[in-house]
Amino acid sequence: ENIFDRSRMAPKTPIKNEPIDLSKQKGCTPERNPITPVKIIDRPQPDPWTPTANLKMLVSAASPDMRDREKKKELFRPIENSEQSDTPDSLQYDIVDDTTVDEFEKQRPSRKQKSLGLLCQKFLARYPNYPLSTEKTTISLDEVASVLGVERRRIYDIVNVLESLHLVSRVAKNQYCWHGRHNLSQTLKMLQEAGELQYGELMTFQHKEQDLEYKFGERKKETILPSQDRPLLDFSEPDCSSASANSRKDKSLRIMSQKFVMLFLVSKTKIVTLDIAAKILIEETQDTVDHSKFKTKVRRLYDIANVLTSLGLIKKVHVTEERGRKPAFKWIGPVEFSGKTDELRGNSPTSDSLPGTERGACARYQICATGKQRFVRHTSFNGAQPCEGTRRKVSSEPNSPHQERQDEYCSKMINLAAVCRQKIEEDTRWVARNSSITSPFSLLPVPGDSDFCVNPLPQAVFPVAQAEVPNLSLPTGVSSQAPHPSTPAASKTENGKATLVPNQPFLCFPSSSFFMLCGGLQENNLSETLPTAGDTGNTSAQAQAAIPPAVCQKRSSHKCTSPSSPAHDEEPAAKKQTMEQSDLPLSLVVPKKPFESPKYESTPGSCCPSAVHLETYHLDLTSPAAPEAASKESLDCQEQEKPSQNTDPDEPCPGNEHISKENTNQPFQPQYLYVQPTTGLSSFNFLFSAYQAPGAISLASNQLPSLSVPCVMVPSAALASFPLVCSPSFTSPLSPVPDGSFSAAASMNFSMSSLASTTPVFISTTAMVTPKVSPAPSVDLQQPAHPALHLSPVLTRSCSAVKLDSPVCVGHPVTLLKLQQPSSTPLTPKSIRPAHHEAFFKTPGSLGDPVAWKKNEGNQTRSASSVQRRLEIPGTSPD
DNA sequence: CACTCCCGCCAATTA
DNA sequence: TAATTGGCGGGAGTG
Repeated sequence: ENIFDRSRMAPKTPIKNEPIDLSKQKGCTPERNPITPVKIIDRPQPDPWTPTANLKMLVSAASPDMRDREKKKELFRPIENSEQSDTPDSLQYDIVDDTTVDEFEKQRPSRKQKSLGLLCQKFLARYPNYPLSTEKTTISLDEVASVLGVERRRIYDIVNVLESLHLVSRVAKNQYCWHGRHNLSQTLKMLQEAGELQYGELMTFQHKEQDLEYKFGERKKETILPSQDRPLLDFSEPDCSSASANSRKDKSLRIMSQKFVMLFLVSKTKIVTLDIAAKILIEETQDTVDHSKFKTKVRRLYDIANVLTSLGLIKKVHVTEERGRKPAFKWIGPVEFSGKTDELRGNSPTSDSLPGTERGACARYQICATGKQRFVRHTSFNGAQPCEGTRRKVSSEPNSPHQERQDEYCSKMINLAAVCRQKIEEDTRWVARNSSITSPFSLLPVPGDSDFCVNPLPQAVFPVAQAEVPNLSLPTGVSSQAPHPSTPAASKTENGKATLVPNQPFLCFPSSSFFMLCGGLQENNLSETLPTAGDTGNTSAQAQAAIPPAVCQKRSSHKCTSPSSPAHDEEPAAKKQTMEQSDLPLSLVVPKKPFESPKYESTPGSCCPSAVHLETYHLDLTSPAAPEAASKESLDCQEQEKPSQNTDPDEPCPGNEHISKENTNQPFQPQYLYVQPTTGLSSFNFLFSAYQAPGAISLASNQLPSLSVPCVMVPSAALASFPLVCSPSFTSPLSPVPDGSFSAAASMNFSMSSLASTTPVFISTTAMVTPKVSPAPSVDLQQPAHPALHLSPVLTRSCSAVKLDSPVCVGHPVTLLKLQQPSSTPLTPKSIRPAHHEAFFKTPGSLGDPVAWKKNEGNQTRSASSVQRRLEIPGTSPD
C-alpha cells in the first residue's frame, strides 16, 4: 500500500508541473497522477526516496491530516492549473485513478480503515507468528506508529492486548519484544485455568450473583476494590520481576484482555456477550456499576475485541437472547490446550471429556513438575474441555435455543463468576502476598500455592494435590470454599473422565476432585459391605486427604471454618479440599491421571493423611455430590447462615444443597461409609455409598440401602494418588445410570461423608446412581448435560447451573454422559439456577470467604444436579 | 437510534 | 521535568 502511495505520490508531484493536461491526467496513464503530485511536492516529502520518507509519506497519506492537506493542495492546484481539471481533478482522480483515488478515499472516509482491528492486522503482519526462538524481534513503538501511520496511543492499545497474551513483552521504554504465538497456547491454558478458578466458580454461581454481590460486594468494596484488578495472570512469565512490572495501576487493558479471554475459555459456549463481559469485568459488583462505567468498559472491550479478532481468536457474533440480540464475540481460537494447545482442540466432543481430562491432567502434572505446580493451574482444568465440543457446537449456532440458554446461563454465570472472581482475586492477592510464590505464572493460584505448599507431599505426589493447590492458591480461605463449587464441577468432568476410565476397572477420580465414582449401581449392597463405613463417606476424602490435611488446615485456618473439630473439621476440611479441588483443577485433573500414575500409589501414605480431608472431596467428585458437599461445606462453615441463599426455594437444588448440608450437619449422615484402613486395609480405604442410594440420591443419602454399590476399595495410598476409585465393574450398570445419578448420589454421599473420615476412601457410588434421579433428571439435563460434561469445569459449573451439572459431574465421557444426563435432568438449568442461588446463598453466608462460597455454589450449581437439589431441598428445605 | 469505536485529552508513571 | 503510558469518555461513523 505504501508503495502505491508513493508511486502515486511521486507521480503527483511531478505532475504538478506537468500540469495539467487534463487529457493526460484523465487519461488512464500514469500521468494523471501528476496532478496529485502537487500535493506531494507541497508537502515536503523530504525524502521520498528514502524508505523512511516513504513510510512517512504513506503514513501521512493515510492520516486524515495528510489527506486534508492533499486535498487542499489539490484544490489549489486547480487554481494553479487553472483550467485543467482542477476541480475536476479531484473527482477525476477518484474516478480515474483507481489506486490513487481508492487510497485517498479509503483513507479518508473509511473509518474502518482506521480501525484498531485493521491496524492490528497491519501490526501483526509485520511480525512472524512463529519467529525463530532464537531471534528476538524488538518492536519500537515509535517506529511502528510512524510506519503504520497512527498515533502511538493506538499502538499501545494493540501492544497491551498482545502483551496480555504474551505475544509480546515489554523490554524497555518504547521497546517491546515480539514473541509470536509460540506461547500462546500456554498462555491460553493458563488463562483458562485461571479463568476456571475465578470464573468457573462464578459461573457456577451464576444465580447467586446477587448473593455474591452482596457478600462480595461488601468485602470487595472495602478491601479489594482497587486491587482487584490485579492482573490475573500476570504471568509475566515466570519472571518474578513481573511484580515490579505492574506499572501503573493495573493496566486495565491488559488485565481486561486477560479476563476477557478467560471468559471465553471458561465459557461453555465460547460465546461471550459484551454486556456480560463488561459486567464481569467491572470488578466491582455489577450492581453498583454505573452506566458510564459500563459504557467505558464496553468501549475497552471493543478495543480488545478488535485486537483479538485480528489475532483470529474471536469473531463477532450476535446472540439472541430473550431480550433480543446482543452483540457478542465467539471464541474461535484453540479451546483446549492442556499443556499445549493441541490437546484440547483435537478432542472430539466425546473424547473431550476423557482426553481433555487426561490432557489436562498431563499438563498439570507437567506443571507440577515444574515446580510451581502448586498453583497449578491445574486447577484450571480442563474440566472445561470436555465441554468444548458441546460448547463449540452450541456456540456455533448462536441462534439455537440451546445456545441462547447457554448464553444466558453463561452470562449469568459470568456475572456470578465476576463476583466470585473478585473475591478470589482478593484472596489470591492476599495469598500471593503471603506466599510470594511465583510460579511461572503469576496466576492467582500461586498464592494459593503457598498454602498448598504446606503440604509438600501431596503436591509432589499428585496432581491432585496440585489441583488442590490451585484452589488454595486462590483465596486461601476462599479457595477452600471455592473449591467446593468448582470441585463439583470438576468432579463431574472428572468423573466422567476419571471415573470412567475405560480401561481400568476402577474409576479414578481426580484427586482434586475426588470423587466419585460410581459405579455401580447397586445401591443397596454397599452399605452392607462397608462395614465400617459408618463414617460418612468421605470417600474421596481419602484421596484428598492426603493432601488436605495440611491444606485443610491451612484452608481451614484461612477460611474457614473450623477445621478443627474433627467432625466439623473434616467437613470444613473436606470442604476446603473439595473446594480446592473442585475449584479448579480438580475436576479436570484428577480423574485421569491419578489413575495412570502409579505415583499416587506410591504416595499413598501421604495421601492417607490427607485422606480425611478427602472426604470433602468426595463431595466434589460427584459433582452433584460436590455441590452438595460444597454446599454442605459451605454450610458447615457458614452453616448455611444464608438462609436467604435459597432464593429459589423452588428449585430442588437449593434444597438439596441445604439438605446435603444439613445432611452433613444434620441427620443426613454420610452417605458413604468410609472405611478406614484399619488393619490390613490400611492401605485401602473403602467407601461406601452409604446411602447412596442412588435413588436416593436425592438425598437419600440416608438411604443407605439404596446403594448397591458394593464398595469400592481403594488403597489409601492409591487413593492418595487417586482421589477415588471405583470399580467400574460394579457399575457396569452403573455407568449408565450412575452418571447422572451417580454424580448426584455421589455428591450427596459425599457431602455427608465428608464429615468424617479422614481416611481415604472410596466410594462406590455406583449406587449413587440411583437410577431414579438420574434418569429423570438426566433427560433434561442430558442435553444440556452433555454439553455440560464437556463443559469445562468451569463451564460446567456455570452451566451446571444451567443444566448439566449433574451430568457433567459425571463427567465422564462415556458413562458419564449417561449419568450426567440423568442428573442433569433434575437440574434444569433454570431450576438449577435458582437452586444454585439458594444453595449459594446459603453457602456463602456460611462461608466466610466469598470465594469459597462461590465455589461452593458453583459446585452445587454445577453439580447441583438434580440430586443435589433434591438433597438440598430436603435437607434444607429451609426456604 | 443503537452499535462501534476513533480520537485525543490528560493523568499516572517512568526515565 | 520531559517523555512515556495508558485511562477514559466525547462524540462521530455506520447501519
